[in-house]
Amino acid sequence: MKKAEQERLLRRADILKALAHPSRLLMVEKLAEGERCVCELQKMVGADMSTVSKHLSVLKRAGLVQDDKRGLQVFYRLLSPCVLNFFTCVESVIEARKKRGRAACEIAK
Amino acid sequence: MKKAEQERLLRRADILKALAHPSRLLMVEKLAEGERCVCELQKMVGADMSTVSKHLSVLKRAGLVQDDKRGLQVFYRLLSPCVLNFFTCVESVIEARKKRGRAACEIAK
DNA sequence: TAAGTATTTGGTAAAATAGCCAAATAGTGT
DNA sequence: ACACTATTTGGCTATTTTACCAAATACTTA
Repeated sequence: MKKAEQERLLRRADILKALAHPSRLLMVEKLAEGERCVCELQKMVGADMSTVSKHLSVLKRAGLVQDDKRGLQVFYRLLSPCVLNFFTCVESVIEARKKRGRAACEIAK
Repeated sequence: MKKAEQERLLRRADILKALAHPSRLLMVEKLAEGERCVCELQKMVGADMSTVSKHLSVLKRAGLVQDDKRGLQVFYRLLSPCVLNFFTCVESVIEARKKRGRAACEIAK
């Protein structure tokens, strides 16, 4: 495999990795409704402030969100709403998996 | 946050995590063209056979691919082609990031 | 300037992931 | 049964990720 190809895959994987965490998924969902300050997101996620801040910096480094400091607070907003389309696909994978699970169960009887 | 909500996020994150690796991304791309046996995928990825096999089991456990043993070989196929749509979005995130990078560079001058 | 609030950063420990090798398993042909 | 090939599994180490706490920073208001 060529080096350029390798890097292309790595960049893509990094963005998916940034999304691949329950707390970060929740924040992305919430940010889809509009910008939120870190303190609001922290309440929603229910983790330590520093933990939430680090999760946000992961999303930011991936280029998925943008931050905007206003006074004491920092507001984050979603830069790429297209990621929301992932969720429908992901749900369909989960549904199909369930269906196969049930079918396998029937056969096992 | 409720427990059901927590689990929903966890299930979604697990599927994204399964995709979030360069080798697994490559395999998904290749499988989009049609089924492939492990040995073919191994050549494409260029890693140890056992490593490739484990990556495939991650994709399988996530419900993204299905395996089918025929003789000595095991053929894998993509179960959810909708994940291919992720790539366009991911590319757009990368492009937007580049563009912002260039703009920041201009300002810095 | 001092005190208070919101956020980030640094440090650290625990857990998850990734890679390779060697060994086990499964199917084929002799 | 034996040798041969394709794949998976187990074991190990190195790396990465995650979460929390404590300390640093940034901004506001008294």
